[in-house]
Amino acid sequence: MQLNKLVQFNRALSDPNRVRILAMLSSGPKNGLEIADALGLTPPTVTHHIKKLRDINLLTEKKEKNCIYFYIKESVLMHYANSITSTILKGGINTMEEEKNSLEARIKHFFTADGRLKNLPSQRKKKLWVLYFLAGKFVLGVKYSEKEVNESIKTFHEDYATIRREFIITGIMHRENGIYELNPKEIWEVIQ
Amino acid sequence: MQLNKLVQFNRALSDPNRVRILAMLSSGPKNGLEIADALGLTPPTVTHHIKKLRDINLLTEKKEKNCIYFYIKESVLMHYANSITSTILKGGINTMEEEKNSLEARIKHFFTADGRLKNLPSQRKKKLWVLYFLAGKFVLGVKYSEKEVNESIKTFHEDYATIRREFIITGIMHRENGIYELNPKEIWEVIQ
DNA sequence: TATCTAATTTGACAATAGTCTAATTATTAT
DNA sequence: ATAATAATTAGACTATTGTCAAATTAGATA
Repeated sequence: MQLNKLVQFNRALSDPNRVRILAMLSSGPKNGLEIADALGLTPPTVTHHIKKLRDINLLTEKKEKNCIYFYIKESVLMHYANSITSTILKGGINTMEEEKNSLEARIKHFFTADGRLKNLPSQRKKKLWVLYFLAGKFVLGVKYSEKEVNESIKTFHEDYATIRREFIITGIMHRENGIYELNPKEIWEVIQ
Repeated sequence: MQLNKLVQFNRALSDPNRVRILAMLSSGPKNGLEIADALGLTPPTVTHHIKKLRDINLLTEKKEKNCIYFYIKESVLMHYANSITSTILKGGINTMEEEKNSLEARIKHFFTADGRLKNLPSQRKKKLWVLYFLAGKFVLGVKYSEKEVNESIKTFHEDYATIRREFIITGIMHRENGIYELNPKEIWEVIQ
């Protein structure tokens, strides 16, 4: 995780009411007025807090009639929390500069001359690099059927099922009712 | 962990320079001027930040000539970070009220009528309660020899060695050059 | 269409926080 | 004792933040 994200995450959890909101949501989705009511805040204040939590991807929302129900993304919370120690202690902050070499350069030897993926690396970090690259073939905001996802992956590798599954596991994509969609990059960074 | 502590911890890590300080210290102790220099800050500003980190027990300090060397307490950092998720997700925040019944009431059946400890409970939480109680027999700020610690524990139980060891493991006490001293209660709460 | 209801935006205000300079204290060295 | 070095305190300034009231937008319902 980079310094910026770590600070932003901690800043988000540095207000009692925001932590209370997350705690509330952990027992089920709530809409804005419910939150305002439970915490004795006005709707604008809740909007203000929600914005900060949304900014770091801690929330999903679902519209229902004219209410917006907020859900906590527990996995994102966990990934942030779990990254704190390693980021600070394992020198993750100062070594960040070295990561600047391009993604393509790092993964090119996993591909054949004609651009096919030889095989998905087993080493975690390298596997992620390859997945990030493959994810670049999908467009943010576009919804894909499973078949479309498979087809796209197949242009790189036969075992589309494994890679499609990895997209979900890593948080690069999410699936809802059989429809696949890319997650914004900010999520990947968190999920690593 | 209680809401208050969680917020205070996150607030402490919500400034880039403070996170940088912790990251620096993770590779070894530094004194104030070194920190100021490395971060391009003035000494007063470093003092300001150090104070916040010290307030939540994230630092130890050691005087050497007329410098103060700051050390990061990695275990405390880890305990805080590891508590975030469980505190927020496992309902740890709303259930806090129930813990209000007194320590003595909770542990009295581990003691005989004449006040001796029957045995140290094996269940984590109960063991901690007993240890907290026994710790109450020592005075904050007073340094004790190992022998003194043993004697004091022996008035409650024969196996002073185990209990003395537990004092260290749990963070209730710390030892330096064979001298034992109680940690302030704030540490216990963190270490749990 | 008109009317609710829910959420957001805007603007204001007080409180807090990060930073600095200048002055002070405390410790070590001359 | 005096000078030097390191850390803290005090005070000031600006930027940020949490909060609210009022106005606005967006959806659903009548």
